[in-house]
Amino acid sequence: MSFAPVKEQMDIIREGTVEIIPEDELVRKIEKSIKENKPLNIKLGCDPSRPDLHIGHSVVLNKLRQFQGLGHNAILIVGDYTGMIGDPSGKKKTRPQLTFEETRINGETYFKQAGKILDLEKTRIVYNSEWLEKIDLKELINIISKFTVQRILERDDFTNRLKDQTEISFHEMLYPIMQGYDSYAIDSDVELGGTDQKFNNLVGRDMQRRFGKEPQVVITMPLLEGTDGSEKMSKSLDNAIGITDEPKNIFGKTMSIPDVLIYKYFQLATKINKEELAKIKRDLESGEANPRDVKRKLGFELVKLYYDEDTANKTIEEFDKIFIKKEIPDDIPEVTLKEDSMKLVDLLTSNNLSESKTAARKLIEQGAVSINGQKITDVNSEIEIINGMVFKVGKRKFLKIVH
RNA sequence: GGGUAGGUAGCGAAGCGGUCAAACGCAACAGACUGUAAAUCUGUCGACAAUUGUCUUCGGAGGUUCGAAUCCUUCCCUACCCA
Repeated sequence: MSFAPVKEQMDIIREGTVEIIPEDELVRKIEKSIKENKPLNIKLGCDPSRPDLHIGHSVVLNKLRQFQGLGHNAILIVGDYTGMIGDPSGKKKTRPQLTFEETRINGETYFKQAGKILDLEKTRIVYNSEWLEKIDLKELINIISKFTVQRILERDDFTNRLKDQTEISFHEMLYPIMQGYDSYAIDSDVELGGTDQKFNNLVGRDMQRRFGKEPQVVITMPLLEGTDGSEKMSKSLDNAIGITDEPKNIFGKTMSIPDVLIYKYFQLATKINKEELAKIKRDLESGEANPRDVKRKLGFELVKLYYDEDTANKTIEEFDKIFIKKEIPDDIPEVTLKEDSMKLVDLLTSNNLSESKTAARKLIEQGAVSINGQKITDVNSEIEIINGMVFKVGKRKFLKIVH
């Protein structure tokens, strides 16, 4: 196997990163790898407590994929052991502790999804219980003795929490250490992560050094804002575009991101090449292009990435049909009704077009309900059921009746 | 171990005996508009019934009262301070 020249590799690696710590060390590692014809170990830790991947996760996975493309070893570490203890970092709520089986199942789900981005054939997957569960107390003392409390408390989360006087559980301090130990255990050369992982990953670097190994380089990637445009993308904030979402949702959600995020999404979440990326930037900045059209292309690229080009084209067509031409889409749910007539309110609630009768009433009052394009505003309407009639509620809900 | 402040709808946060299904903000939903499921504006936002009605909600369980999210008792939980 032969590697691309250093400069070429570095150009690819640098794209979109926030920091490479330290960059010259990475250059040296790559030089060495070329000289010895030996790939680098690229580590990425994944959290098995949340197996549903979204576009935000894809940022780091895309980078890992680029490393794979350059011929290096991708190593995914599933934090099953850490997951079993239950990661309390984050906010106030302690996360539910996972059982060993759960972490395994989630791990599987994770890979299946990550496989849409990575070349799994060439990805080494390891569980950190493999080495962490073998550590006994004596060994643990040895490990933590290499670190000082001050060093661990440097982490922003901890500093802030000390300042705010929010509690810090003892084992939370162990987290960076365990993660760092992973780097040591697999001889990581480079560790990827979001900017929020910077501290942890730097501990990995320390860990290796303290145990006499060559320290890893830490590469941080930006965190992608969710569809709301302000918070970091996350499933629990309901602002995430999941990579297993249906095509129409991937596209639709993409169309709902604020215009200012368009470029960032292109840069971090798609695979388009540098030239095109530069063009998009120019178009957006000069005002040449209508942001809507650029966003439309973004949605197209994302659907294409996680499905295929055909699906992407169809998705766009459907979207136009519904939202621009305001027509009825091709593929809508159908339901068979036996009744000859029904109260509109009941019909909507019993077919999931509204959550309750009260809600159905409100929708009707607000003019959100139409049958075959005819707006219905009478709350007490009794509807005669006719085969093939199409109900529309709000902008997105459709239902076809079979009688 | 001692002390203090709290637990209110999806979240954040008011209310502190009746006019409270509970202000306000965010999210969500709908409508108008548009460049789109952007932005902006307007409306809705416990359930059931229906033109002023009923029922279930303010950490849990009891109690006081004609009447409680609001007062009392007790229990559970959370945060902070002192040790």
